[in-house]
Amino acid sequence: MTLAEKAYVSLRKDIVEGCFAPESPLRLADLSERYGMGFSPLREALNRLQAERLVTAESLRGFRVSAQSLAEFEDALQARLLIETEALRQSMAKGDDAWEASVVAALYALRLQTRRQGGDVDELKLRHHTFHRALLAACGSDWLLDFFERLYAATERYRIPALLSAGPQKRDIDAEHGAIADAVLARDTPRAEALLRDHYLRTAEAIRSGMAPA
Amino acid sequence: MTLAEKAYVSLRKDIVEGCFAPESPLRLADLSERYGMGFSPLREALNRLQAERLVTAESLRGFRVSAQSLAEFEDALQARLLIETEALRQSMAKGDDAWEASVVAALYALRLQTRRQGGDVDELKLRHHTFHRALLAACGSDWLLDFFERLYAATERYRIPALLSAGPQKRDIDAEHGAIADAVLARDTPRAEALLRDHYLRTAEAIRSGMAPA
DNA sequence: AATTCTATAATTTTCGAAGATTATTATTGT
DNA sequence: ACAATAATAATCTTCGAAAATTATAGAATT
Repeated sequence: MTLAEKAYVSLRKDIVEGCFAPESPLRLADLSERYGMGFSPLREALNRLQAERLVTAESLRGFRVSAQSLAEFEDALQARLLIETEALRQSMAKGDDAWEASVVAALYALRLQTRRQGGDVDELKLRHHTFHRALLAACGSDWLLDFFERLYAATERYRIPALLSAGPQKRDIDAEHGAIADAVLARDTPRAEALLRDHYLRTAEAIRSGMAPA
Repeated sequence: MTLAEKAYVSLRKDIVEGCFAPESPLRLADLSERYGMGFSPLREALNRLQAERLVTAESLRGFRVSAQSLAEFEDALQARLLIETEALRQSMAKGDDAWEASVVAALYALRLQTRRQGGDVDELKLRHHTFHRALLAACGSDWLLDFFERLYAATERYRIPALLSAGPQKRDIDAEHGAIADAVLARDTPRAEALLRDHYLRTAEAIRSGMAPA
């Protein structure tokens, strides 16, 4: 793996996880020290992230972490619902036994981690992402999966602060995931879509309530 | 405008227009001579284009123009229909007078160019793009517009070869655009969607028939 | 003749410095 | 004191060379 690739992975992770505040400048000298590499690989990574809308660039003024706002989040949420319901529909229409098995496996692994007290939160986020991608993986469309990844990263930035300041968890998220998986495996498309939709709308509600109206 | 931005614009244009064959390697020494700049700005542009899926990169083996295939095209087409019908619906629901005026203006400018004998084909492509974007511009979703731009570029690569080898034009494309604009301005959502859909499906048919099944 | 090994060449990737631009501070004048 | 200007510093951008890797060609071996 080249330095530019490492820079991309590290920067992306740190931005999505909120290590840098939104709109804060990403100065090359700082990044160079933080990640232990020269300017070139960092600039390449920043350019990739710019195309993904995680950072913004202004000519001769460098890069910044993209801004966050409630409007931006609502936009990403709506786009997610559009993309994911369609991808889920197609995935359920086309998925084979191996796909079903991967959904079961992802759900199982996710549950193990949610129930593990004091478990690694990074691992939990990874397994959550894996489960949601597994649901859509058989849709057969590279473009839809690409958009899913973009939107997942964009909304993850909002989800994480909400998770950390999570008050009394009124939701049984394991149960929600389980219900979605059940409907998916039963090939009950309308129910699966409705459950997935509810799942996201509830998360959105939690994020809205925990977010200052910017 | 920085050199890296110029490199991005030039490279993107040349790739979309097919100046480089699909899968052909994009060697830095060649590009450096072609565009008259050093490696750094070129690599930055290539990284951005990689994130847009117009080029692919392999560690330590450089960049290539993305491959083309019928399957890829069909995938992009389906994604386009999903994104654009939704964006059109919202645009028609939210668009104000200024938006309507911009649609009329874009259609007018497009017609002028299609009727101009021996006109600049670059200008025609630009106005075509402008018209289709104008239709969606009022949708209010940055994400949907972003996806539209991605998919437009991805499918443009297929459309251009088909246009050049255009046989007897059985279609009256001006009329198709006009009909779409009429339905849009009349706020007849179902009709507008159907017409836009037909418009793309006809273009797709033309491309399929002009393309070796890869 | 085919295969492995070696030497060479071509290419990508990275660094460090120079050039160019923007931001900040100091200075001057009113 | 305030505004405008100049000097300074900080930062981004670009280049050219060095380092690292991959591809190619030729020689040696089986």
